Amino acid sequence: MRAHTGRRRNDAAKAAILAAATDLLAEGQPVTLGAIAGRAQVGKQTIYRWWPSKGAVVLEAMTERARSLAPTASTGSLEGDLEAFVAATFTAAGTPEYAATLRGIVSEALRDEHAAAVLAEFTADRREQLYLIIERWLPDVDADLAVDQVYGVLWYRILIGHATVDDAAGRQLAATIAAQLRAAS
Amino acid sequence: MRAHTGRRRNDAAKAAILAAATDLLAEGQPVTLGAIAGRAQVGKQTIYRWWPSKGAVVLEAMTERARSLAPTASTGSLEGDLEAFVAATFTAAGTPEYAATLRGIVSEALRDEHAAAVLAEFTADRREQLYLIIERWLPDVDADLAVDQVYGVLWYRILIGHATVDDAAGRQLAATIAAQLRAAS
DNA sequence: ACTAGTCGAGACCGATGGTACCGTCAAGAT
DNA sequence: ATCTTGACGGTACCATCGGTCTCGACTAGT
Repeated sequence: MRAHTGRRRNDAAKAAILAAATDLLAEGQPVTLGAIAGRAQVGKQTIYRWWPSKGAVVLEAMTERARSLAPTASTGSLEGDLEAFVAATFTAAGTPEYAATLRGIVSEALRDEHAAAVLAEFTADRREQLYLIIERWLPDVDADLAVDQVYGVLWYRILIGHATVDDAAGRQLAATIAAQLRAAS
Repeated sequence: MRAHTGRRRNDAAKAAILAAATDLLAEGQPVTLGAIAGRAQVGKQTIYRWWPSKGAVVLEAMTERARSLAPTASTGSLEGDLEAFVAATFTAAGTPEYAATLRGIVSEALRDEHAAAVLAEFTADRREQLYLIIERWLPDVDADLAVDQVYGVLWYRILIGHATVDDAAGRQLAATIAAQLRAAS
């Protein structure tokens, strides 16, 4: 077994693929393998050297972007922290491009097991962040259901599209959940 | 302009197509046009005489089945009615076959605008039923957010698969939502 | 120099959603 | 009774998509 020989993988290629995928998602264009490879100036085989399936590519592209938003600075109260986090999340997720992206992610995850695994990991990470905020103020309360209520409303509204996902909705929901958690503690 | 001539449409064909689609969904097999047409002993063209796209077929098939569950008999209190309805909904939706069906529905809706329209109509109908239960006891409260919390948790958990959707979860959620509505009224 | 392994590019494959066309069949119009 | 209209089952066909295979070019370690 040799250590390693041959040409090394090009990180620039990986970055270009992810950038192409995010661009297509943001523009609402159909995210096909050919489109990604073409826009990234990359061979399709190169994509499969880095990811096991198309869904995995798309999900990693979006996960990378989504992780950036996570205001965890404390405002001095459970209510304040919760409102800040949920409102910021709703505001970001409610933009048309972002909502379209999230819908695309679910669409991929429902058809590709690799993508489903990445989506599960991504959502687990987001729930964990919210859970940490709650735990900071109410360490002994069972927050699983409350956390699912927050992200449930978010995803449900984005997928169905019957109600708005914006700052106001986030604040209202945060206040409701905070009161619910207070009552349960 | 003549009134109408020619052979009439065969409702048996429509029923056979819907039955084939539901069967495939329930069995977890890939729901392709060819599979539907083959199992229903029907030409593909006949499917397109009744529906505009594949997604619309699948959604109508599932909508038909889902509408059947709707216990609206009153138990004597908001808490009781809510618990009965939500628990029954969670129990039904949490079965593996049904959950797979719901995931399939979303998958279709995300790729087909006709299917999306049917899904929007279907979910609106379900929300309306829950809304009516709440309105019976608290006619003046704004229940939109509470309703979305219930169905949000349901869909979110089914799509991500990180937590169970069963009778116990439904009861816990119903109790929480009932308390929240009481506090808001 | 040699070798192994990545690179972009494109041909290729199987499956899928959807359309076109066929001969057949049923029912209202004449 | 015959004609006309349009749905029927079946099948060939098309474009597109995810994914695989192959190719010559390139590059870094042996």
